[in-house]
Amino acid sequence: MQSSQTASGTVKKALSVLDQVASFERPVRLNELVEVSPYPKGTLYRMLQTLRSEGMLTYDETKQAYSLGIRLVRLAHTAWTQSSLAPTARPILDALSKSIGETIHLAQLDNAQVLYVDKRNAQRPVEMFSQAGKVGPAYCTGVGKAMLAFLPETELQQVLEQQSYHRFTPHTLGSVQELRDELSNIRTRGYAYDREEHEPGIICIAMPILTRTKRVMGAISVTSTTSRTSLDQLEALAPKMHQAADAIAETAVHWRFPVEQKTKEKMEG
Amino acid sequence: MQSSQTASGTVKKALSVLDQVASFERPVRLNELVEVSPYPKGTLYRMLQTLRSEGMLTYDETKQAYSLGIRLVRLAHTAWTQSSLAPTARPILDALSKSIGETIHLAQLDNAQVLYVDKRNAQRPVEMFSQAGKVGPAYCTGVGKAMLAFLPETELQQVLEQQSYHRFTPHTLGSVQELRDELSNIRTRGYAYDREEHEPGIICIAMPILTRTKRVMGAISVTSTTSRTSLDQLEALAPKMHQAADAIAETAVHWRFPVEQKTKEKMEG
DNA sequence: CCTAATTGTTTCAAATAGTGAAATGATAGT
DNA sequence: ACTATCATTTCACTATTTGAAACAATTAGG
Repeated sequence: MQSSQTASGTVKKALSVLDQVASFERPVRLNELVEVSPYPKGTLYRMLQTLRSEGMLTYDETKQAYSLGIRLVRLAHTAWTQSSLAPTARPILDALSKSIGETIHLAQLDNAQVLYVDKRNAQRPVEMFSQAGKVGPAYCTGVGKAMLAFLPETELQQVLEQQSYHRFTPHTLGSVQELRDELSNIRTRGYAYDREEHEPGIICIAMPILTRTKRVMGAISVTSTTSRTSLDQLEALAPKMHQAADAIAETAVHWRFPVEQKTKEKMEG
Repeated sequence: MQSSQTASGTVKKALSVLDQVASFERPVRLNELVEVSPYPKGTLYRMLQTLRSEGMLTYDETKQAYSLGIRLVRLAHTAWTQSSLAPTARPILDALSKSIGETIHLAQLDNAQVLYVDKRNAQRPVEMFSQAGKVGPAYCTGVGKAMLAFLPETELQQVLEQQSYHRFTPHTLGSVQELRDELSNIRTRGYAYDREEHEPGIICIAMPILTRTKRVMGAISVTSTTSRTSLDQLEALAPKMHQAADAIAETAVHWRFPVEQKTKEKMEG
């Protein structure tokens, strides 16, 4: 599962070290890293120093431990603004949230995983990276299935192979075949459900965000609990969600492909 | 103020390219990059390929343009969780927000700039561009000045030199001497004001977050507009903010220096 | 206070990965 | 079809990275 074994290039290597540090989800010491890293101590040490001096890692002197640095947060803000649907979708999500009043997620596919890029909580206001930035499995979440269903076969094939199937609940789809059947249903229905497939008691309805040419851009979902709501009740939200999804796609296309900008004027020193 | 000129190491170089891409704040083409980059085309090209294949950049084929990739968002989520005050401060900010009802920011210093790591909106939201991950100047924002005021002289000196002083409004402090005087006042007063120094009509009161040993961890601020509130009214919030700042510092120290974890169990293949 | 053990840091010749000027493709405009 | 503009590849040259092992610093135990 490691994508970092054959790290030939230096940059690749550095990023794999970053990932390694991230995977600990707590400050980590050099020797701990050595044990799980394919690189020898000296190499790792120098790499950590470089990353640290670049602000990609922070170093806690008293504990002699490295964590991911806040320079990443800064970069991610730009990434989030540039490459995610979140900024364009924001007003639309706000409106949807107001109208529906349940927890809403906006997700995109990132490397066979679901990446949540925005969220509206039932009550609380905007939480940025608290939820945005989180990843989850594609095959057993509403947003994940909604996106998979509309992926071209070749891409779908790849993504399905990369899933590490795990039975989170009794309702989790256990085989690729089951999943494919489900995806087929989703395609005809137009949207997906999560019937407690990821977490017990949690259900959701998820609507893909598609361009006019049916390319998958992302998905939105409305989540609730079995104790509060039934799937039928959620289904009633489908039209509103469909409308929101279309609006997001529409806005995003205009935003990402604005009228040809004249870049005639070169900026000279 | 490029910090990337003397990029000797490959990693350093790669990161400077990332920054370069980020600075455009829109998808950017190779040739545009060439014009502002110290590296020749071939080198840049290969670097972009590497970064792209690593998911740090996304590439829009139709426009032949690079943007920051969503892998950054994923990494940043961990960084935000690990290295920012935001997660620990969250409940405290929530409470403060509820009690005050104005826009609240939580910021930290990142490389001589102010980095906003969390935010609570006012009930009637003030239209302002500031979100988690956003950066701003340290010398003319409330949170910035609050932190600078309690920096040790050596560090302060460095940071002051790195500011690129710009007169955003008629109230912006224009010289290092003015700023130093202001910082001195802040030190005795215990907190900082922003008197429309960054944006016209926007004022704020900012409280530093200090450890018991007076090391600067960050700052919180309450923002309002001149049309709604006066500085005197904001000043009334100082005690509450002080309390919150102390609470955050307290919690953070406990959180960042937890009791020694046993890591005895090695994970073996 | 000393010794042993652990972890962090530096060294240096060898190996490799990165460089960049210039040639080659690809594409859009006239 | 011709030209201009940009992206991509080439290749001899160079500088950076490598990693085993020595060294230093810190911690734990007696």
